[in-house]
Amino acid sequence: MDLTADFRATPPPGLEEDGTSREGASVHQMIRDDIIAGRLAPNERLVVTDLARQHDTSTNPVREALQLLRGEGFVIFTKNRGARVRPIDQDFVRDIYEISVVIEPALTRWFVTMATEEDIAELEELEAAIEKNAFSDMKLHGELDTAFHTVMYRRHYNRHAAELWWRYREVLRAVSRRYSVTLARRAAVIREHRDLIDCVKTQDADRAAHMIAVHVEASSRHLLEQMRAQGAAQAV
Amino acid sequence: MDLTADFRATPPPGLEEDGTSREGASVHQMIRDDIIAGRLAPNERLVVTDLARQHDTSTNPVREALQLLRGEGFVIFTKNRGARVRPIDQDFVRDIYEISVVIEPALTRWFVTMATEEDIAELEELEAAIEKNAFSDMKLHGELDTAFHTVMYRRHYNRHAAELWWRYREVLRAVSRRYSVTLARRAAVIREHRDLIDCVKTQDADRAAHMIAVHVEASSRHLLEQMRAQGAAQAV
DNA sequence: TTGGCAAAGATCGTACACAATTTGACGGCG
DNA sequence: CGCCGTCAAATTGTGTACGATCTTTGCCAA
Repeated sequence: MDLTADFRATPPPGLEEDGTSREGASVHQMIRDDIIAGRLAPNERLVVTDLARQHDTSTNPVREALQLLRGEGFVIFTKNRGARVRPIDQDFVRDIYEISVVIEPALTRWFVTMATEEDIAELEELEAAIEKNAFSDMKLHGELDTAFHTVMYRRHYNRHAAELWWRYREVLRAVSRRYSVTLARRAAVIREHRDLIDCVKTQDADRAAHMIAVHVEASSRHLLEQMRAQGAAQAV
Repeated sequence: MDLTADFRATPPPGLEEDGTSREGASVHQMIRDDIIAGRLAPNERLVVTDLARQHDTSTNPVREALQLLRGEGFVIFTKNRGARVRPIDQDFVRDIYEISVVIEPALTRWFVTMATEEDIAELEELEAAIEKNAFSDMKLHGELDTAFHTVMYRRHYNRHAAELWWRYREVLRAVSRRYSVTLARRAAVIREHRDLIDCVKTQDADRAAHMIAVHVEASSRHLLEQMRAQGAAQAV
């Protein structure tokens, strides 16, 4: 069966999805996707008139989109010199991973105390789908992995923290998709997920928080290592 | 002597201060200050034409400022229905305190390993100024207390985390200024600061991280208690 | 009282004018 | 001959005014 449609990586409920107009995807979303997907080079100048032509709209929507992206941290403004793309480089990835490492355990600890049987069943379904996919379709894996974590955080009372996590997650998912996963890491991911589910079942909140910290930390090391490797290869 | 001028609560270096134009304070800053100072009521509608008149400018700068504030999380947009003020209520304060509680220890742990003699001297000066002020001028206290933490985080390599902390700090400082500090909390703040400085001196990073977590946690409890008390009083 | 319709108001998109910066060439100077 | 300062034109950021579309509100009639 195809789980893709059922377990899309949708934002946790309560997060107003965008809010600007435009049919389908807003200018804001498209530019942001271009940035985190790497289609816009780091530090590249974002010229409003060009972007307006490109998304065939006027300058005003583009300007507002850029301001929104500034608030979200994806573009950098200099007075009277316009906007530039914030580089999604190793430093940036490391920074947001470090924040995730401290936020996710807190969210997870709460989840363990509030998890229902349905939640656990959903986690196991997702984990089964992840193992079935076996990292063959990286896009699907990213969706499933994100969905796995979303199940845990979607009902957390701290909407602000959940929103923050989601924003970082989107970036990391987009970046991860550009790299392959080592065999060692593949095995580790599955092991860590299973351990985590066990912690939830046995209601061991402390261990679950520790597990998720290890999990995120390991993901960070792996992705940064991949980025470094490719960077070194490009440098030659 | 007057330390106010020397130890202003300035943002950590590297954070581009604003970036939009306008002489002195930008529309963005003014609206944001109005929100976190409570001059704009929670959920109040932000009508662009009104705001444009109020800050005597055109609608376009206001629209961009609102988008920026949306990205920063201070206003909420609904499609074709404009912007509303995000309520800076107990839930919001609790949310950002909870995030601070997990971020600040990480920043502090790094600081302990990197602190210089000058840093420690600066911390002690600030602490002396805080104790000299003795909570008499709440605005000054807020500035000094923020400066105290800024000394620790200003050189951290994770600019993203530092920026996040600073954004939350500005909100909490503005909210705190509206409430008084109990005698018990005054004594505790001074004790916690002194303990923290001791940890830095003795290079005990783990204890310092624990101390700052306790410190932030206690601040959170105190402020939320004050807010709850005033809310109860108003409800009568 | 309620349902619908019309008018008013606000948001969103378009076009345009002004100001600042950048870029290129030109001429003087070493 | 080459380098550097200066100036002007082009490009781009920033602010203003206006029209279209949607929401809201108030009135009127059933």
